[in-house]
Amino acid sequence: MGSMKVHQFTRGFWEHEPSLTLGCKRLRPLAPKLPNTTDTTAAATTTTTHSLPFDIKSFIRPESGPIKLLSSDDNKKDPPSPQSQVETHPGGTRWNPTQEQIGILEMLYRGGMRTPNAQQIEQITAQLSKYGKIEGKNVFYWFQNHKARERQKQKRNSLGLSHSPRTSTIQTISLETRRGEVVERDEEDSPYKRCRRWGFECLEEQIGNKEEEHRTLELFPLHPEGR
Amino acid sequence: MGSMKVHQFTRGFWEHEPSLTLGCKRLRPLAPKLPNTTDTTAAATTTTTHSLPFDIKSFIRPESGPIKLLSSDDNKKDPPSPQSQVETHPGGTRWNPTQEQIGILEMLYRGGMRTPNAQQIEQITAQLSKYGKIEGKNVFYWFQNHKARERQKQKRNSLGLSHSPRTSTIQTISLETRRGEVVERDEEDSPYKRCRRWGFECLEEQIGNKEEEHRTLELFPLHPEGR
DNA sequence: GCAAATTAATGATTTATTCAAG
DNA sequence: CTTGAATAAATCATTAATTTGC
Repeated sequence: MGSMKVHQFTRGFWEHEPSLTLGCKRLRPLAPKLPNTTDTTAAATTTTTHSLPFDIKSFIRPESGPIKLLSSDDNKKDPPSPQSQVETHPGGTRWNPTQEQIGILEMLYRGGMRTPNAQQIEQITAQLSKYGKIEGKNVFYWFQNHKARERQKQKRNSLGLSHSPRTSTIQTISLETRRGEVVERDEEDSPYKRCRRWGFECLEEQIGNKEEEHRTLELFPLHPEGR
Repeated sequence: MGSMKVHQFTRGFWEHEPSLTLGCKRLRPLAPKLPNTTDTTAAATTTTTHSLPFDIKSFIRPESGPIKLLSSDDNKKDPPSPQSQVETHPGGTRWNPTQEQIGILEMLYRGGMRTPNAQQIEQITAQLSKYGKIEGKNVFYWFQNHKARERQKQKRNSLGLSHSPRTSTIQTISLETRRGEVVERDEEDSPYKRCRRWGFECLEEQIGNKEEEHRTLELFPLHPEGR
């Protein structure tokens, strides 16, 4: 209610844009959730490309309903089945890591990795995908969560228990004690390293793509530092 | 380039391990807090993780970050060298939005958009790229920042406005009073819409699931506007 | 033994905070 | 000071081990 005031404005603004194609990557073979972890049924990536007429209504309010791929030009048949459009994956299941994946990730974590950048995430994902379906975001989130929860676990420990017996090193990271808490930042974690996470697109030009074109294939969070 | 090293690692170690699946898919999430340290009983059979031929160093790009792996040697070397997370992009600067871009973004914001998902970001980026160099992350960050700063501006306003000269008793920042807060999300913003940003898969699985009744109680308003 | 209810763990998102470019 | 960029904290949401009742 109240969002319609914009749409005509916007429409006029960039309606001249030709239909842009965006790749809706759907890789959800829906693992049968076998207890057997050596299930290698994944790796079935079906890339379907849709052409969008860029309708601002669906643009602004995706949550009100499925994004309609109303093609202004009915070139292809493509029956716009209302709910089956995205139901290609029954039950959006979240990533369920296998033991091997967890093992590798923990190993990397113990090795000191905390916030991998795009390149690293890509590599890790490539490796872990051998043991099960996984995406880059899973790796990213895993590190985020693991780091945070290790930290909070440690904090809880140090709070519940007495003072940590360490302290030989007067490090004084100047950690800006939040709320007077003694925030013990993980020593292995370098303070505030700004690793770019974003961008696979910049990544590609490093990998071996000479296209300067902005064709964000994998959009999301991951970006290397432009170098 | 560096991927070859990794892949050898993984291959060399895990790939030949079919016995990794020992019936237990995952560590029990409900751990009764075993006092013994051998918590990883499940993976105990394959606890050769520390003897990997895998070289973490090859995995962790030294150029990208200060990530240092603590060697088996637990020396307290403590790397205070920040390593400067920022490599000061040679020519790469941060996104400098043009007037048109800002205009469109603000229009979208006023139209109700708050947290665009991947598709939307992609589309927006495609459009805005006509007016200047831009990436998906810029759009994403813009919405994040704009939303947050609008909110904080509003909050500051409402707090400052209540500054009546006659009665110094403002509404004490009664944090426990939830619900009808004045400075919460603006009315056009759907309460907690769960838009997936990462993948396109879960695009509308959350359409009509359940009533979103989260009331977002910010349990920690206790920092009186630091900075 | 099995399946529904519980519950701890954790994957995935959003929000708050911070850093730093200009 | 403004604001793009990034991380940390908080929170939502789902899964699977455990418990419970039969």
